[in-house]
Amino acid sequence: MGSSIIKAQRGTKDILPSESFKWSFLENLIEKISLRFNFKKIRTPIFESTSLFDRSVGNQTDVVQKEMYTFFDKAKRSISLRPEGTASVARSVIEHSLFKNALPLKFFYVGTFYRYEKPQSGRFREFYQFGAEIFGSSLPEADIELILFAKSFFDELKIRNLLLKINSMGCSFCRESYNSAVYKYFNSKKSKICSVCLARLKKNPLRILDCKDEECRNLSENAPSILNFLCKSCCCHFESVKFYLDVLKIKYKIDSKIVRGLDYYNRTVFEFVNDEIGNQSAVCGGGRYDDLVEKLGGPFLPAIGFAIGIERLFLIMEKQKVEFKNFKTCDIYIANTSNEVKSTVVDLSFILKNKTKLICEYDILGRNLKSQIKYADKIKAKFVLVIGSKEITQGFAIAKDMNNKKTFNVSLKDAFLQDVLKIVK
RNA sequence: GUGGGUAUAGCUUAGCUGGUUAAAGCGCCAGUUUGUGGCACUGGAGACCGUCGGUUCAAAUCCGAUUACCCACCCCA
Repeated sequence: MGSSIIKAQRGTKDILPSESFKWSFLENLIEKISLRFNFKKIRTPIFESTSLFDRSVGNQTDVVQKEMYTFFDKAKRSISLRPEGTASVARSVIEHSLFKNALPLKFFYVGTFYRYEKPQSGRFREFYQFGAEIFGSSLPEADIELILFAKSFFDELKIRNLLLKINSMGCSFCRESYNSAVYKYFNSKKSKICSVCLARLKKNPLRILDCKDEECRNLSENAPSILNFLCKSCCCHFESVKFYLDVLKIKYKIDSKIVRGLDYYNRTVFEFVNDEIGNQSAVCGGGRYDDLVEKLGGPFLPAIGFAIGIERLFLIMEKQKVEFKNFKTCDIYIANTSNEVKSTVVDLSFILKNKTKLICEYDILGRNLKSQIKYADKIKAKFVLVIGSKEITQGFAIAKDMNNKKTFNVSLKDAFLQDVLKIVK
């Protein structure tokens, strides 16, 4: 292969026919479950004004600061490829005053997202997410509806070993006092934390809780928990969420160290994690963002959402050997014995394509009969119908079942469709 | 952005203590008498060994750089 050929860009990849059926399968399933939970699909543009993400995801976050594909268009507008979905959906809700419709709004989306990161297992520069959002309810029932939606999706796929982790980040009031408590705690142990965390201390002390460094981790064990700093109503909200999960017998683990890196989250945050796929173990992440819509210039509209990383989902499915239904290959292959009958073959196959749902193939490479049948076998055709001038004069041909070699007469006249449909079920 | 590993036909790999036409399996194509596949057999096409540079009489094999891929950190889904 020449070195001058153009390749797919770093962190992106082609989904080839040998894989694409899995994606179609998943997308169909997403539509199906969404319908069941009455979430409606929303499609938003792949690029947005950079300021949308600055103001929602937060201009201090890693996602915005160093991972966005940002560029100026020809009119010198700053544009960014969407790094996540919630901001765009919120923007759309505001722009079209969707909040004036009957609440709640329940939306889902599937699409590509872009982050300029170094690729590794379960992480790409162009990746797919399936996400869902509920707008208009601040009640814990909305949290539950959303978590159940995600869970049903995983259940439908028969995915095992998913752990639901939940936490509450409180509201801006709780968080302020918590932040200073964490700062105080680590500040007093400055000499023990790693150099990265030393930097975090000033910028975002909560991040230290995520550090993988052993010393930091030990210290984090005894760090103050956000859950001890929740105000009364945040505490109530969290208790209700847990209550519902208990009632529904959904197992979960409280993990006060889940700290979502996007600025808009408050109160309930959650993750579904699987420990079989390396270190990108979070296959689904989400949480409440009650203040985002207002912050973007809309009315106060509490909301909650999640996003599922499709590539990571595939990683788990592969590990767990979850099966996909593959597409049908070919129902009937119509072989010819000579050039003179080709037009009949094309004609008959055209009739099948138009009048039935059968998949019908015939030779377009000029192969001899034997090679045609070999090819039919290769593409797993269920039946082969051989047509020659003899068959045309006698008005019928013989179809062979490729699995058991049984043969059937098939009329080449009026009863053609009837005969074919009878043998191919 | 930081670190580690890898880079040979479409795919999976062998060769890598430097030396004639780079090897195998799978896949692909064709054939094994007469109009019928899966098996077996025979043959064929297909890589200039990621790229650039260096060492050498001689490099896929040694050295350097670069790019890409994989993995981990960071962050996230």
